[in-house]
Amino acid sequence: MVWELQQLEQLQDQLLQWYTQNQRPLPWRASRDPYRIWLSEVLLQQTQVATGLPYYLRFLERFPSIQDLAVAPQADVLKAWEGCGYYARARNFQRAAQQVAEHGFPKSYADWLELPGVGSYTAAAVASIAYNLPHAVVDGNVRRVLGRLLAQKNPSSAELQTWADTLLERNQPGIWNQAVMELGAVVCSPKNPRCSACPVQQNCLAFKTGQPQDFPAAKTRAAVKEIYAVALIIGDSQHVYLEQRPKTGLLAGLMGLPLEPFEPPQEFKELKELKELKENQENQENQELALERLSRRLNITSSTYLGTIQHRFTHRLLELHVYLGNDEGSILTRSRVANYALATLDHKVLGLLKGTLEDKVQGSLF
DNA sequence: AATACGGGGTG
DNA sequence: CACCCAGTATT
Repeated sequence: MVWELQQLEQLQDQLLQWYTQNQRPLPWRASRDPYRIWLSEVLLQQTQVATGLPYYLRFLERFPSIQDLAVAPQADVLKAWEGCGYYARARNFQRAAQQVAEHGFPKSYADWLELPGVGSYTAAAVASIAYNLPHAVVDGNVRRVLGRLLAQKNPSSAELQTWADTLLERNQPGIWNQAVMELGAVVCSPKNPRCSACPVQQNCLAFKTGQPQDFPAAKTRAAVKEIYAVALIIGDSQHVYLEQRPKTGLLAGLMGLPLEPFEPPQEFKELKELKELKENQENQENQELALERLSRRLNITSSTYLGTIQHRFTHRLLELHVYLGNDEGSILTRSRVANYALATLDHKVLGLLKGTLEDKVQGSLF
C-alpha cells in the first residue's frame, strides 16, 4: 500500500477542507441532475473549464432536458457545439441521450460505460457525482496531483487508477473526485505550481524534491504532421456553397467549404536551401492539379487566388490555399453560413474573404 | 501502446 | 512555441 492509514485520512481531510473553502462556484456543482453532470463531463473532455462554461450554459438553454436533446435534429446539436472541437462528442452524447431517453439513466458504473462517448473517466465522474458511487476518476489533473504526491515521472494509467482508488474518500466520492481535480486545476498546475497554497504540501514527495514541476514528466507527443489542401469559396462570407465532410477523418461529418487535398513532394518540408526553388515549383504544380480536380467536380470555370491560411490542429498543421470560385449562373446552392455548425477553420477561411473584400470591390476580382 | 480527433488557454 | 486541458474510440 502506498499510504499509511493515518496519513491517508489526514490527506483526505486536508484536501476536503480546502475544497470546501476554495472551490469555484461552477454551475454544474449546483445540481445533482445526472443530465447536467453528464453534459459538463462531456463538454470538459480535453477542454478547460473557462472554455467549456459558456457552451454548458447555452447548451442547457437550448436543450433543457435529456428528452429535448434526444428528439432534436443532429444539426441543432452540432450548432450548439460549434467551435468547441471534438465534434464526435456531440454526436455520441446525443446518441447516448436517445438510449437513455428510452431506457432510463444507467445506475451503475459498468452500465454508464456502455454508452457511446462514455469512457472510464466520464463513467466514474457521473457515477460518483450524481449517484454517490465509489469510483475514482483519473483525468489530467488527477494524473498530475498523484504523480506529484508520489513523485512519479511516468505513472502508467493502471498505476494511477490504483492510487486514485486507494485515495478515494468513499463517504463522498463525488466531492472527493472534484476536490482532487480542483486542486490540479488551480493549485497543482503544470508549470509554477502554487505549492505555498497547497493543503497537502507536507504529504507531497515532489515538493520534497524541490522540483515539483518535474513530476510527472511531460507526455511525448507525436510530431505534428503537415497537410496541404486547396479550398474553394463559392459565394460570400454570409452565403456560401457548403458540403458535408466525409464520415471519418478531420472534422468528420461537419458541413464546410469544399476542400481538395494534395501531396507535397517528399522533401518539401525539409526546405533544403539548395533545392528550395525547384521543390516549391513542384509543390505549385500539385496544388494546381488539386484546384483543377476541385473545379471540375463543382463545375467552376474560373477562380481567383485569395490567400493561404495556416491552421493548426493539435496533431496537424494544415496549409490551405484559398480560391474564390466563379460559379457562372450560380448553379451551386449557397447556404446561409449562420445556420450551420462550421469548424473554426471554415470561419477563418471566410474571414480571409472578408478581409480581401475590404480592399477590393468584389466585381474587380474577376 | 499509439494514434486520431479541435480548439483554445498558459507560461 | 511547447505543453496542456475534468478523454474516447480506433488501430
